[in-house]
Amino acid sequence: MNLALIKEKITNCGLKFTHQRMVIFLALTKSESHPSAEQVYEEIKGSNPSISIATVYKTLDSFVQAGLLRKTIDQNGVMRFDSKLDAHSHLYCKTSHEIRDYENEKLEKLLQDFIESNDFDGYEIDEINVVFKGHKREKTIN
Amino acid sequence: MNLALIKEKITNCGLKFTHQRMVIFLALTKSESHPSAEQVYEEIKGSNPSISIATVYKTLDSFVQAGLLRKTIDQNGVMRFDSKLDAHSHLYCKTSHEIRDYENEKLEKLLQDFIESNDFDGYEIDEINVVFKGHKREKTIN
DNA sequence: TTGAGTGCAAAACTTTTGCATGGGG
DNA sequence: CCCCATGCAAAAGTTTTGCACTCAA
Repeated sequence: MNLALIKEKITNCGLKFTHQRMVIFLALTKSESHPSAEQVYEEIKGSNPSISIATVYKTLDSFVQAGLLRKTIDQNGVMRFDSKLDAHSHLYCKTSHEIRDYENEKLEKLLQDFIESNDFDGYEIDEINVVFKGHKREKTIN
Repeated sequence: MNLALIKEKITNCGLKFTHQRMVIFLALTKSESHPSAEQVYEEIKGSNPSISIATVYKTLDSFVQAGLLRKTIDQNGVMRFDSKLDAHSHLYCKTSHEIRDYENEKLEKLLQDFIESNDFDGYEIDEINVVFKGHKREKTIN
């Protein structure tokens, strides 16, 4: 994603465009692993030594409020951020705590149909979270 | 659930039977709301004033390790415990943070079939988490 | 008797908050 | 210029840990 487009995304939702927001957003779009706030901080502080972890938290929260990112909580209770906005599920490795996207149109359609054709006992469902949990198979050498 | 059965469950998995474990397990089986460690603690300390929150955490963890309970993490990053062990999904109210069981055999079968007939890119899936998130509809007075 | 379980307090860890300073529109 | 955003440090909230004591088997 180019920088002009990122600037547009940030300003379009009423947020001021700052250097910190740029690098944080960039880090998110580049990452495949749904990083935590700490991981974003580690990623960017090399080139932005004065940036504060509090700013990272506040900025990620602003982005989530603005709908630019999604937030989930992993098995360890740590917030993880996802720049992919369309309906998709996740794979979670219980060993490495890595989170990866799992994209399967049939599954998403199945789930959407399920929501539309079922009653949820007084709940207005606006989101569904599906996480397949397990262990990444070691690449066996044999 | 009667007390003898609880004792049996606890001892059967190699754990010593103690008063604390009894009351903690009992609190879990009585609760419908997937309580946090703190909530379990609040629930039981009236009748067990000397019990420690650390014991609650350690005990809940032992039960999870032993397979007597399941653990999930809610939207706030707080550990929540579930004494229901068969496959089921959850409803989460974003307002109250209440977690409720959502039991639907068709859905569970659908998911199981999906896991068995799909590839997960090197992941050995042994668990699936489905959470329907939304808001509990207010009971309208009109 | 003896090692697993408990209770207490301190520590660890993640996230939030308050406030003074800085910078974008 | 005016606020919104930032950085720092302190605080808050949850969970873990270390260690001495207790008690179930």
